[in-house]
Amino acid sequence: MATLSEIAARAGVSVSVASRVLNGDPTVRTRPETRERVLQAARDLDYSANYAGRALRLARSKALALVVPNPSNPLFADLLAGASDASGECDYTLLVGHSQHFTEGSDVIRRLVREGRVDGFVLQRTDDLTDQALENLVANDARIVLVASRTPRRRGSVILDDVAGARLATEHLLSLGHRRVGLIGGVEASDIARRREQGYVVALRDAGLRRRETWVRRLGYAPEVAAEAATSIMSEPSGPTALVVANVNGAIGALTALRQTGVEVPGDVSVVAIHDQWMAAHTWPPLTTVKMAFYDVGYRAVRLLIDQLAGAPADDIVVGDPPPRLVLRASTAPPP
Amino acid sequence: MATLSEIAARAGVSVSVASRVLNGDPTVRTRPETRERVLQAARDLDYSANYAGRALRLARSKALALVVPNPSNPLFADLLAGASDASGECDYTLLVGHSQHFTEGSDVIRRLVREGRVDGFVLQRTDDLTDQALENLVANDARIVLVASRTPRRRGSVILDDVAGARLATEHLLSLGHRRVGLIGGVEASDIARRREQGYVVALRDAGLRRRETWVRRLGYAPEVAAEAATSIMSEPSGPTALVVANVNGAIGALTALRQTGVEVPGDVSVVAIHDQWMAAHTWPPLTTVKMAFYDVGYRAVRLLIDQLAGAPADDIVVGDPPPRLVLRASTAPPP
DNA sequence: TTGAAAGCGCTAACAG
DNA sequence: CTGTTAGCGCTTTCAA
Repeated sequence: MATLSEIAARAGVSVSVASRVLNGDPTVRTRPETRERVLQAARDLDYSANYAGRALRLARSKALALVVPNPSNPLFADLLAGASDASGECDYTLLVGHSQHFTEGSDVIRRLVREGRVDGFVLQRTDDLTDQALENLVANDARIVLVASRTPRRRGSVILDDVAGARLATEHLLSLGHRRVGLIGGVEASDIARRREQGYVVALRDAGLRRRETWVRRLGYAPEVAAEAATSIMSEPSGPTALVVANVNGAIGALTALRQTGVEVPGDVSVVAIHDQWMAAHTWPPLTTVKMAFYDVGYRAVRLLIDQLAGAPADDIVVGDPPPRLVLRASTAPPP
Repeated sequence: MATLSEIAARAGVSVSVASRVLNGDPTVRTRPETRERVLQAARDLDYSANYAGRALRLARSKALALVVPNPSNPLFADLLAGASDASGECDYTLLVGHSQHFTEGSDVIRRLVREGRVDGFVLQRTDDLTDQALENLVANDARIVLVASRTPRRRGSVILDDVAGARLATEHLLSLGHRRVGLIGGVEASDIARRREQGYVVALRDAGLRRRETWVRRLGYAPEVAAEAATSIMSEPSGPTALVVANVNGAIGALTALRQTGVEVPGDVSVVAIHDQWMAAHTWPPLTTVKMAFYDVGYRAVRLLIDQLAGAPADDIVVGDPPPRLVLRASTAPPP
């Protein structure tokens, strides 16, 4: 691995000139031929700047971490792609982290930043990461942007227009003629879950309807949990004819539970989910969803983080463009 | 962020003593009280060793990259967990990389190692990464271990017992009474796909049967592609009564295609897939699979890589323990 | 237009 | 048992 001084020697210049040329330092004025000699030497020796040397000198690593509860969730494919593209454009390296158990996870995170391996984080909170734990992280000098989650003390976040998404899902059901629409939502503690419920409520209200507590469950997004919620709602004496499920993975679980309990979809009950992923086309029936622009969340979160590293103030963004889009498949139909 | 010299000053010792105590250098012999003073100072100042300084000095980063075609594939959850556990145990940081387009991807990889950001890679080849491209990577000083893929010039790999897995899947079908068993396999260029086909052939042979080319497709693991293969096989004049699908994601696609063409599973045809993932329990019918120990692949790959970094010779491992295990769900039944 | 030199934080060889 | 010191590769101020 060639070093800078080898390049300099080969080009017959000092290391400082070599450094400035290779970094495209705009304030430097070198003779074109000197410049060319340096460039040529770098090419000849296939030079890459040593990362540790640079990081040590500059006291920043030019690396960012994207930390999500479970990177193998297909939903994150888009988020990752967006974050990755943005990082690349800004010449940052993106590391993907994971934190099954967040209490332990946060320590890994803390280390990552304290040791200087990364300059900042894009983090998706899990519902069990308390505001306090988050504050501790931030207090620890961590530059951080939250995605698909927020904290009361706003300090950088990018979320989707969950209200619009849930509203669109609900309106779709309403337009099909449903009047008894239930909600399988996220946990109450979640800001995002509350926003989705709000969209649901707004759509109902605009149709002259009201939320009915017996048709609402707030247990979370895990497939098994949503499955339980679906079974429970449908066993109500007079249950809904349609269900908004606040997350596509939950909806997949719900579909299975409904079938197992002999409830036909969409014959007996229609189901629409928020968020889209490839599996939704392979459930039975294929699942109608509201696709949200997760790519853009990843992209903008990284840009925001980099801006903040450069001194910009923390900002809280709601990505409303492109807007949520209905992906019509076969799990919704007019009421029986 | 406290530095080593701050710790040393606070403890009233030199940096070298502080360094050695903090690193648990076994050759150092310090007075217990000196030692304790250093430890206390580190606690007081909440010290973490700066990563760049250490990496520069030691010329290694103590970081590893796990690079897979698409980290959001649920199949990789186990692989990641295993790799992550092994890294943690050895005090390495694990970075997850991704490479949608490998030709570009390999450049990212090259940079990662050339810049010294990571000491080595655990890499899953995509089928379109040529042996030559791989050699280039390795030639570039990259310490690398392949997972779920290999290269003719063996230089470190960990794979599953694909032969046993495919054999188990096929035998399950055979034991149900099927005599006409087809295969939806991977692409021919893939070593792993060949091994799975071999398991299939061995099981057939042991039952006195022979592979029949009209019942075999070798198009790859993508859901759409396997879907096409399924439709095509079942439209053969006298088609099989059972199908081994060499990958669970492909099987999910196949199930959808079969249903769309009016083929009943398992009524008309049984389906068993290799590998397991949560979604398999949520297809219709729930998919019978052969679960393979992907966790162990991740775990052993990282250990192997770390051993190699320490000078051990490259090794090629087949993980046969725990053995493949049949997960019986509802997509298989006796032939019609 | 170019070069010399300091120093980022750390480890380890060597000296006391 | 502990301290001094060189130097990893890089950027940048300052001087020429």
